[in-house]
Amino acid sequence: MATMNDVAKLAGVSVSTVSYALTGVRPVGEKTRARIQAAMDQLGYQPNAIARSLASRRTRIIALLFPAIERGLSGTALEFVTSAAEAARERGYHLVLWPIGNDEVAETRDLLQQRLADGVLVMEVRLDDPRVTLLQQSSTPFTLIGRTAEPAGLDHADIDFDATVREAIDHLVELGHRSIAFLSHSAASQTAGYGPTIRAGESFEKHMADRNLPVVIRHCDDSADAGRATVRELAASQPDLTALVTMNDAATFGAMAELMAHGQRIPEDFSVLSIVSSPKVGAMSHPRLTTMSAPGTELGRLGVASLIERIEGNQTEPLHELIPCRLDAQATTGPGPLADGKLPPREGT
Amino acid sequence: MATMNDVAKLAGVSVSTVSYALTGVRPVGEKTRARIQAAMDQLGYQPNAIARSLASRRTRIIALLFPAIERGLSGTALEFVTSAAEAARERGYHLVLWPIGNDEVAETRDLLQQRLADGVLVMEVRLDDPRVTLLQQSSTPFTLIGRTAEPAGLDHADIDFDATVREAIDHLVELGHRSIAFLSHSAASQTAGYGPTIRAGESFEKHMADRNLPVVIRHCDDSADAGRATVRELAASQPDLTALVTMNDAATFGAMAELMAHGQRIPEDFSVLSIVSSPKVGAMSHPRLTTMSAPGTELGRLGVASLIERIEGNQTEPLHELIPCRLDAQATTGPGPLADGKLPPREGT
DNA sequence: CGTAGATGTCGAAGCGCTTCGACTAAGCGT
DNA sequence: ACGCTTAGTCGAAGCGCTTCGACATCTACG
Repeated sequence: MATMNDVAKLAGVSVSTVSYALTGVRPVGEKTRARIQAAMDQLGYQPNAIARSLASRRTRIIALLFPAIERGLSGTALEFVTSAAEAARERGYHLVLWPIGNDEVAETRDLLQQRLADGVLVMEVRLDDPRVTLLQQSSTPFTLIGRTAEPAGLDHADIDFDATVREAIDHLVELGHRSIAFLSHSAASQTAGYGPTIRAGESFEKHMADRNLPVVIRHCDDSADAGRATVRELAASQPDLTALVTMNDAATFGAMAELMAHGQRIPEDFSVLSIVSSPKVGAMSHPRLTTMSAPGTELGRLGVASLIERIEGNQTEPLHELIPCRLDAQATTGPGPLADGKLPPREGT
Repeated sequence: MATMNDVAKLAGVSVSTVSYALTGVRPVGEKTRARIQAAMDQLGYQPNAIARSLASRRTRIIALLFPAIERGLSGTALEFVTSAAEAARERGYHLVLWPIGNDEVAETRDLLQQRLADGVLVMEVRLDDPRVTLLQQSSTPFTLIGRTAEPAGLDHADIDFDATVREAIDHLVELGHRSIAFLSHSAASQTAGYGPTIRAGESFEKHMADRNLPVVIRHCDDSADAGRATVRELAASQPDLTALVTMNDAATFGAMAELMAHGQRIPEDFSVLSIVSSPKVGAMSHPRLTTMSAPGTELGRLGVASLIERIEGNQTEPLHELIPCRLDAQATTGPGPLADGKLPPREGT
């Protein structure tokens, strides 16, 4: 394997000049640069990443801290990881995976101290997350995907649950729906302080109340059967319901099946809108689900970009980015009862 | 940040002794070791990963080569990546992600030459994969997840499509089914040389023929609508069909919906068995899908374990591991027409 | 009792790069 | 014509570790 020394000899210059030609830290004469380039081409030279890291005290590696995920986010999570890795690569960085639980603080600290990573991307951030405290004490730059309860001073990018829920409600209200329930993640996720569950729930409550509409929220385990059970319960307790906002893909499938089993036609009689989902999942149902898709790719790219800026010291303002889910209106949302000539839609077209 | 020098001074020994205490390469006296340990604890010392790598010429980093995945494997792929990262961490290795297309050979070569990774795990291997050729020429150890057309000399772990398909057929045949179709991935994946499509297709053909049963195979895009269309076509062309083996989650959901729309009760009239899937996906349907789940976790662990063995030089035999999918019999497979008192099941209970 | 082989420790030489200080040769304003 | 900045280059000193050779002790065995 060719080293910088080999290149230097072949080009008839010193190693430091080769280094400057490579990094651009100091100017290099045009002819010299050409000879160096030729030597590198001839030898097929690639700089040794490790040696470079040791000497420069910059590894160009960022770590992704992700608790092994049980929640059904899988599709989005993979998208996120992939896009983060791509964004890193575009900037000459590498992404390493650290599959460590939220509470394995000691392990995380040890890993940080090995100085393998210049910075850390934190996934699945809880409202109160011990890893964040650790990182604040360390000198390692970090960016949160998600956010703690008090994220003011911290770089973070998260789903804009509030805007997403508002848009979901708007979409249904414009279609004439007034009696809308929210089918969320499990009650356990709520008590565990899982950000999405809590933030989306609060937003749903607020935006429905703002419109003087009744607030109906159900927590539900992530399975089709749990979704069915919840719909059965709702059919009994909320007979005038005409639409469902869901944030739980597995339950959504069950819920739709159960609605149809109750003789509801979708979307003629009943609308379903799944948020923090994806068109891919939407395509798995029939009628094709109207979804609001999680911005996994955007979050990945943004988080990496911001983290690298911070590492390289070009960033002063903390990153506070909230990205709403994108609406992909398909076949499970349609005009509600008020649109059937009874009343005009409250807003819009 | 404490260095090994600090530890050595505090413990009153030389750095080399500290190094030996840490690596165990040479024996260290009991009392000395205790003093070193105490010094490390007191300083909160963690060895610098980069310096260690440079000196030892071993980075303890393995790279995961994965083409950005379009196919619907997402759930399994994430499982795979996670388990690979965990297995690596358990052995003191790090996993870095290299999101590079199958054909980006130059990029892959450059990355390899940077010597960041001691070894490479290759995902989404095609029957004829240029990356494999590249790796064979390089000196970097590698393990395939999947396999090429001629994988004899290469370390690889893959799904045992043959055993999986055979078990799927057995399961249905034992239940009394005789007319079984196979719903596979797209025709495009077949012509592109996508291993799973081709191997599963060949196995289905063989095992059905072995049982003197008709071979019905349909390729289908990965969406519910495509699945529905295929079922409509089958209803016309293969009216006596009583069971479906599927390898395409999105299409499976559509297929089931269409079957029910045709008045087929599942599993009373018609059985569906989804292979290379997962119980999690199975739980999204009602009735709950009988699945054969892809061994993502096992493949990840196995691939990493074998790769590390090879890196460390403890492995002589090439890894040739084929793991079948696990059957999780749920509610979409039931007795076929022959079990209705007409004929006894061909085998088993 | 002599000595071959462990055992235990140290100092020094790198690993392949970056970066600092120093130096020379131009180019510039005044 | 004078210093002064800038461009361009070099040599050497590390970055924080591992590993090699050397050496001093200690044990065991014929």
